[in-house]
Amino acid sequence: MRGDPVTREPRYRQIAEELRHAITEHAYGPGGKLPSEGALAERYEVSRGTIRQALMLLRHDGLVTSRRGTRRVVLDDAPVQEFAQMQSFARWARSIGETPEGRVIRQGWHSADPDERRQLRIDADARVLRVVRLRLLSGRPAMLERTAYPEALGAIVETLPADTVSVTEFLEQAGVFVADAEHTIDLARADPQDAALLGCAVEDPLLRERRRSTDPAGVPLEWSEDRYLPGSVAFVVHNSLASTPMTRQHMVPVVRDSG
Amino acid sequence: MRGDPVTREPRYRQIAEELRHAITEHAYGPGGKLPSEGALAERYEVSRGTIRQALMLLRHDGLVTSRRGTRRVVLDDAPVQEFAQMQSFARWARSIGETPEGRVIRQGWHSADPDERRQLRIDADARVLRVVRLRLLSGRPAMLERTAYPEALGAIVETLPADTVSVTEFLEQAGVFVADAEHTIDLARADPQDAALLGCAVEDPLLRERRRSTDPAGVPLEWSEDRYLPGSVAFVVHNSLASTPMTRQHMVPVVRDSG
DNA sequence: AGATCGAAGTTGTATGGCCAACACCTAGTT
DNA sequence: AACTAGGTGTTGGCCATACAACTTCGATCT
Repeated sequence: MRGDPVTREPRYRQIAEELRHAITEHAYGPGGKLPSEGALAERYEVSRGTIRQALMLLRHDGLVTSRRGTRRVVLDDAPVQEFAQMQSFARWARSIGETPEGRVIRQGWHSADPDERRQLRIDADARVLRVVRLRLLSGRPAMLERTAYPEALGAIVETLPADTVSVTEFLEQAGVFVADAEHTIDLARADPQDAALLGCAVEDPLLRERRRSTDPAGVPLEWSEDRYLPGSVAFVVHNSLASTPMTRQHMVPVVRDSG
Repeated sequence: MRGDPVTREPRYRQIAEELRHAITEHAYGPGGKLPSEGALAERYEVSRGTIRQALMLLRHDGLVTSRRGTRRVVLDDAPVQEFAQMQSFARWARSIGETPEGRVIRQGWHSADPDERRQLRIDADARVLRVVRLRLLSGRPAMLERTAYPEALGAIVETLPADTVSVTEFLEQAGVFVADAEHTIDLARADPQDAALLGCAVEDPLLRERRRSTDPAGVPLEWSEDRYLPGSVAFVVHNSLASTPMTRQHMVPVVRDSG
């Protein structure tokens, strides 16, 4: 029963997938107990360490608890999106049954501003490709994306047709992979460009997500500011004692000059 | 009372703390390389496995990359908040040098609505304690919090004075610990109560965070909806191929009636 | 009835080992 | 000069073991 010589997923990931599937299919139910590590190790014919690696994945995704002395408990039934889905607007849109579209509104090379230099970790004289992209869900404007790419990546992105649906998927084919992303979420007001393209009024509130993505080596790939029309999207985050990927950030109130 | 009756931190956590400290003190710099696992194992006189556990923590917090073949690279210099800080408004406020305050606006027992029943995993006939709390930063209103507690926890919370600064810290002393939390972030409009208490206009946009916290056993502890005045807070999330605690959530657009 | 103790079951911490997969550099080849 | 092959260093995957710390539950004792 082999004949499967292709890119083999590590065993612990296969097992995690199976368990994840069982959980989202309500095999245990919220609050239900998983089998013990030992029992799972026997069932899958692997060592306890491999089972632990698999369960650690589910733990970090917030699907199960983990506590000394008792079996693991199912926290949540809901299927968790892959990282790849969070990373790509197009993939996410398709997964919820909508048709994603993208239109380049503006595109051009500029010398990097201080913010871009810090985020993309590039020199003062380096240039970036700035792209403004309108994203649509089944024909309706949903989000406006303003992205800065460093020189090397910009050279690739520049060649894409203006209506490319998924930049991420194209870049993957070119061998560019996103491994990490940091997101800052807050609220912004629509500027005239936002308003014109998203079809709202100037000063209307928008959900803002600023994001820096990096490749597996830790090299910044993009620095982007996305503005979503409210009511169509929410961000869901899980954190725990076992992993703390979420923080609050204080924003110093803007001091109005008094004269 | 002998020498060291306290709970000892595991070795890998101690090592993670030291490395975390070294990173935030810019000992390696963003893009810098960490020593190899073997070198660290020798320095700390532990096995490679222990070092790997320590580095895993930093990996999940988004401080370093992790890639086969090369040494780990520092992704970010910024200090990461503890889970405990994200979980408690008061602790967070103090960590940024502000004085937290809290005032109970309303408090009372109600029979749980369907949403509360699902989130808190309780029966149809169960009651919840609903508490509306205004949170202030150094005297200025910052956030309005509407929380539902299940019966057992409500009985404790109910006894607290109306101006308790940190509910979380009180509960910890009572032996109640939060281990997991799931946050949903989007945008909301101020209702009359929001407006009156936060000092904004009705329909003004607010940053909304809905949160369900659970204890180490996976039992829901609270279901809360927090509304922040914009401009004072942002949420920062890290996710990666190694851990995917963040997802987008689709919200079905509200159909406007056309007549 | 209620409290205490202890055994069984379970996960956490740590060690040690082995090989595979991969990145990176160097030396040699073309 | 450009390309190739190989060697070295490094992390990933997996195994086996041992003991510690903790939860739970039943039995025993008061």
